Amino acid sequence: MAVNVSIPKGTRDFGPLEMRRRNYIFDNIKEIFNLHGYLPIETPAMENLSTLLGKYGEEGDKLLFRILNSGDFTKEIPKNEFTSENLTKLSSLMCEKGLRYDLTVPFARFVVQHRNEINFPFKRYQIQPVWRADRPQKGRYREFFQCDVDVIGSDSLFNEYELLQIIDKVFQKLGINVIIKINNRKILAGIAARLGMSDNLIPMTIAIDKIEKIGRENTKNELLQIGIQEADVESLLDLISTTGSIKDQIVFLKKYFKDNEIGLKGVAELEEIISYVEMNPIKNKIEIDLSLARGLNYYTGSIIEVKAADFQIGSICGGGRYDDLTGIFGLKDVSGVGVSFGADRIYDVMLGLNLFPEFIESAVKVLFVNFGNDSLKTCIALSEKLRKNNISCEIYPQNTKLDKQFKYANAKNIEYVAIIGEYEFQSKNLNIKNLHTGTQEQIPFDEIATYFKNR
RNA sequence: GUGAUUGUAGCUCAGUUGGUUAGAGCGCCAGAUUGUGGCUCUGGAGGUCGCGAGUUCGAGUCUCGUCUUUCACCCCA
Repeated sequence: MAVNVSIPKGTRDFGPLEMRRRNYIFDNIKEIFNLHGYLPIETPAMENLSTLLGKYGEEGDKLLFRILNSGDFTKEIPKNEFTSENLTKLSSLMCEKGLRYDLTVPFARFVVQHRNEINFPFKRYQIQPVWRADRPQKGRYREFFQCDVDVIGSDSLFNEYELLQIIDKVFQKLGINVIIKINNRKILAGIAARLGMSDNLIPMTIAIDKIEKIGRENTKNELLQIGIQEADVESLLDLISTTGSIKDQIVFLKKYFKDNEIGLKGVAELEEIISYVEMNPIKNKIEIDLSLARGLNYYTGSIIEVKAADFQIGSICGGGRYDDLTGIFGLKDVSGVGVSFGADRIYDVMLGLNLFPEFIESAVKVLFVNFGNDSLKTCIALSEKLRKNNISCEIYPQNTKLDKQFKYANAKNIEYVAIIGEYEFQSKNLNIKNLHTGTQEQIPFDEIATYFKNR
């Protein structure tokens, strides 16, 4: 037996069937992106660490994969500094590059670096893997794919509306019923301000974001720990749990924020987005969820998150607006908004709900049995004829027992086997067997393309 | 990073208080069937029991370490 081989923790191989399913997801997503005028870009797997560090918080820095410098990576380090006490400093001396952690920060770098070539507003999509040195668990990998779609250089809320349309269309196309949740950071900031908790906005949002997962009581405890008064906590929890129609919620929030400028701004933004949606309603359910916060610190306006309605798995798409993402790279006042589709989780949902179409199972329509010699020549000619008509087919590469060739077709889920043996060669008819039904037919050689055209 | 958990054939898993040569199902290969797959029957190949140390007359089984799997927390898609 061969030596034991394996792949790193949290990474995966994808076999042919898995790849066909994944490509089905990617192809559908790309198609919708293209229809809305978004253009593809790619960035390198590795970035300079200076680009990545400090963008995802302290926690994020720890989860970055770092790439050891080539050659003598110790040469910059004074001998007496080789201690585990200053790992941060050591690693910055030994590593200049790291694997990208998401697609948004590299995109910001891309925009700043190429600002003179870019036609703003810039609508781009990017489908690539990202890496996080997290400990793997359910639905969490160290290497996974993100499908980002962003528009940068336009602060119009029409962009938010368009992203909602894209989300709606993608999930309709894939057959997944979803609930689209929207909220606004400014509303959360307004709430924090009313509670006198503006300095604790981030911890507060992280806490209320968990209410659905850990329940009201646990959320209450976390909020109390932040230092919010008990009476305020109760009213906050009531507030974020409000349901009702979107219209009612907006009316209520306007009253709630009477004199609070930032809060009112947030409500006005929500209202504007909803007014666009009313011009061309989306099919999936959309709701305002005030408990929606999302972790990433760079969001400043709209926040969007999508959950599967019929499958328990966390969010399968999410994003929001960031007013100053490129600011950290020296390009001020460029607003962007975007969402990211979680391909790996979408895959799990579709597999769980059996939503992949049947054609994905079989990649090849016809297998020509190999009898060698003259028969093979005919097979080559006929197979090319099929391919010209866009029908996928293949010829078994060797003349072996029929049994073996049929088993190959069966295992590969090929629907038809074309047989040209001695009898068929003489009569110029090929014998076509349907492996699903077991029936066989004799077809003249020159009718092969028409025969398969609509099957 | 914290706390659990898993590891035996290609895959899914049995394996008794520690006791001869470690098993099953599925898959694979061959034959029954040299022009027909799936179904059936017969036979066969395939194992450093994750790795390393220890206890013991004797370890798949017990102890420790290490790696790996899965799960929860933190955080996140």
